[in-house]
Amino acid sequence: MAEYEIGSFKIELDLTKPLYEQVLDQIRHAIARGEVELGSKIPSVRELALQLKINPNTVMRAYQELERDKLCETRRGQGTFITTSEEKVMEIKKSLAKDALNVFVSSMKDLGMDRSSAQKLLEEVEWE
Amino acid sequence: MAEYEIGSFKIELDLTKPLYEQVLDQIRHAIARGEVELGSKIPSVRELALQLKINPNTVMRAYQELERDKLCETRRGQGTFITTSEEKVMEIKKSLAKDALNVFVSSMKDLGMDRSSAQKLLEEVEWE
Amino acid sequence: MAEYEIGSFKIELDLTKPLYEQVLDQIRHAIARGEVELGSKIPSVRELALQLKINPNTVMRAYQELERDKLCETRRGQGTFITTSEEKVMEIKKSLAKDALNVFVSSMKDLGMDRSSAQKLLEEVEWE
Amino acid sequence: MAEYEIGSFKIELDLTKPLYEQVLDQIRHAIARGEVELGSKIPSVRELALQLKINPNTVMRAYQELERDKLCETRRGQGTFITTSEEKVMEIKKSLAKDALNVFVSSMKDLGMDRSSAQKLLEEVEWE
DNA sequence: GTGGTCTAGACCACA
DNA sequence: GTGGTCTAGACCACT
Repeated sequence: MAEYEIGSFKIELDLTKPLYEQVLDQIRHAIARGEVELGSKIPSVRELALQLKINPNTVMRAYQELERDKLCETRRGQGTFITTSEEKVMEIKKSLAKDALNVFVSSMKDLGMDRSSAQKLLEEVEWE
Repeated sequence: MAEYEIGSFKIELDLTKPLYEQVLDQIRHAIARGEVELGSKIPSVRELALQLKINPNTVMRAYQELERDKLCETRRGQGTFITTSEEKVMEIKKSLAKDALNVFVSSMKDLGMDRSSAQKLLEEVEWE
Repeated sequence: MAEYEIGSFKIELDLTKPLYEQVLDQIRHAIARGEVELGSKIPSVRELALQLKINPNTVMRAYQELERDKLCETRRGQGTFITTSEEKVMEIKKSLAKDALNVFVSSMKDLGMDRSSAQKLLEEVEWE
Repeated sequence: MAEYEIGSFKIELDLTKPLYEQVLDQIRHAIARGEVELGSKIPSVRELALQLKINPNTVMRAYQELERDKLCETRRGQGTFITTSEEKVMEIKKSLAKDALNVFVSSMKDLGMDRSSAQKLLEEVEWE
């Protein structure tokens, strides 16, 4: 487990998921949480790879997915920048929340539990 | 996407997860939901493989994981049987529910949402 | 788990070992413990199979191994009899004890433990 | 019977047990004995398969069981690594010793022997 | 190059 | 007939 503060967001790595997905996820979540300034520059592929001590290909793959989702924009010769679109951020936040909710709900259903059981679990779980 | 009614549980297959894991998961959930009779025989490795049109080794791998979790018992020359332990079933149900809850909660936290936001989402989501 | 009192010895079955081996082992150990009268008749293959609710082939296989070890003798038309040889019994007892000891010692060595560590374990283990 | 020195542990194969179990057992015991450096990389699936002249799947099965027991960690694209947890190693050592002891004790009981007889056997057995 | 999944098919042990 | 082991070889995901 490693932890890094990169530009304005920090990245923790574990071993249970693909690296590129972790990098991707953490940047995405940092944006959704509003922790990175819109329009700001993020580290170059090489720079981030160096700091995380991982392969540049791995970082690149994460950046490419971010770009596909329109969360980043690459400008030739200048670097990679977070989107300036407030809407895009809200959209991604809603989308990530919805995905998580759907996974949870379908798991509950798979276990034959109803909404109120799920609510009870959520009420009782330790949050922080 | 294929769907099968096997003995007392049905199995759907998609392509996003390993086959053996899907078979495993669906049997596990069927047990947790109490849809399979404790102590009952489940289809033989070859039979289920035939019906799902997958390789017997793939089915066996699922069965072996079930056995490791003590959810099944296999008797060479006789077949594979669901555990008779009511406790084991409750245990697995709790464990699966807890896993799902934890994933959900940590996603919510990653998005910077608090418990009440999560509760609101859960309240509003379409359930059935 | 089933338990049966057969002739002069009782047989417990579990599911972790081949059935024939369990039957074999338990008769062999009963002889070694001196719990069966030398020269006495043991149940026929069919009779024991019926009582244990297992396949006669399974019982037969156990009896065949007993005969191979000269612990039993089959007399045509009369049935199967425990050996009358006191020596044979001592021999089998020593042999079984030695086997168990060897397995234990080699396990201890595989773990890099010396004799005194093994002795300590044996001293401290709950016996009854 | 074949014997190999692989990285820092050697592996002997016989024919009385499943191959994957032998590979598994020997690595497990090597870890328990403290003969492999914690955190170190073990041979790749393919490499070990080549040296032992067995199928890669067979090696993988052993590695996967090690991982389930948290004795190894596998990182896709990088290799398989011994756990860094000192505790885990002690735990596995104790567990293996306990298993061996239990087997021995129950065999002794099955033969009608008491603790002191067992101790006598252990005292007299040739150790090295 | 690494590990992971899946297949097809052989052969064995057990009931 | 059942489950269990092993092989050979394909194809995929990740670094």
